[in-house]
Amino acid sequence: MSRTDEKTNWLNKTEMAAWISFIETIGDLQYSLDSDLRESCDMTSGDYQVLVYLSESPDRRTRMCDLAARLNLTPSGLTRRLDGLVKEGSVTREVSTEDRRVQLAVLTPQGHRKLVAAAPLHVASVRHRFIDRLTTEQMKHLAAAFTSIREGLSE
Amino acid sequence: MSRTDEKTNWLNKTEMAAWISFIETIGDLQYSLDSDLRESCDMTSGDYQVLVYLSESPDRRTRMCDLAARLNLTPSGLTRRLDGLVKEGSVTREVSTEDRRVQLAVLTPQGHRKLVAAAPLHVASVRHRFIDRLTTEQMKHLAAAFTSIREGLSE
DNA sequence: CCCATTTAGTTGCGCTCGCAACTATTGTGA
DNA sequence: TCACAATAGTTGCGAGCGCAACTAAATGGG
Repeated sequence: MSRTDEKTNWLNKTEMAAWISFIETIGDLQYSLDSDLRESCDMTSGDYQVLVYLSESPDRRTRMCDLAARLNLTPSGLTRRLDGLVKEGSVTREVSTEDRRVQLAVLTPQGHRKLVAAAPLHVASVRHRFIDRLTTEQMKHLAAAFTSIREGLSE
Repeated sequence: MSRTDEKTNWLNKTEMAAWISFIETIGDLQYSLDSDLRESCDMTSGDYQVLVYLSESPDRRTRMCDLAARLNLTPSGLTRRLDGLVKEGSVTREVSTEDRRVQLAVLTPQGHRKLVAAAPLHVASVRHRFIDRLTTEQMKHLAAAFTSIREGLSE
């Protein structure tokens, strides 16, 4: 991409440095975090997210559609992810008594134990890969920057 | 996840804010960038990366293994991605004359034209979604932070 | 009250990609 | 030189997930 175009506002040095450092890092970071979780807890970060969200919900249960929205999954994606968690016994499905269209995903005691076991290891991984590399100032700057980006994305 | 454990160093408020802002944003950001590229250029960001790297390589060609390393893909993943680019005519395969085990991925004129057409649109998308939301200072902070994280990941 | 519309969730299909097994070629040590 | 190891790439298989089509249940306007 050495071609120049009068009308295109190419990235300058600072912009390019920010963009490249970001885009080249996130893939490796996500891969490392996922590997840590898989090795220490035999679990994907997707499954971890489900268990966390369920554990924080009233009665440790949620409607599928709420879960899907929260995890940025389509309905079909969530159905399949839950299939795996149901099969391993971490989650069960219940039909809602209020609205018989909705399935409630319910965290089982076994699923909760799995989460309680995984959480300290996951936090340690996040520290090791992310938090420990940053100063307090950097964390504050980073939170502000990403909050700004996130707000921009929702137009 | 309200349970406390004497031995676990849970995230404090600043750490949590940095982590959450990051993890909640990157998915949406990547999705937005990918959608932009798909809509404006009928192309995935994976394919875009291949074309960029080939266009920057001597003779617009590279060994498959170099490309795989650069893109963080396994050999099989790269084979399949190249299949798509070959089928649409953006890339061809050539056997290396120096080492007949290696396949060279070669950017075709058509592939180069596709990249030249896509680049300004992709840059505009990156600006719109990312760069424009940040001040120059934020970009510098962000580059420093992610460079630090990236270096930590390679141990 | 009933039929059209909306909403919740599942299923078939296709895409991407990693892993393991395989072939082909090159490098190496006795 | 020759067998064995290392390296490059492809293929079968399976996991994860999005899209479109589908069923079932709730909702709302006439």
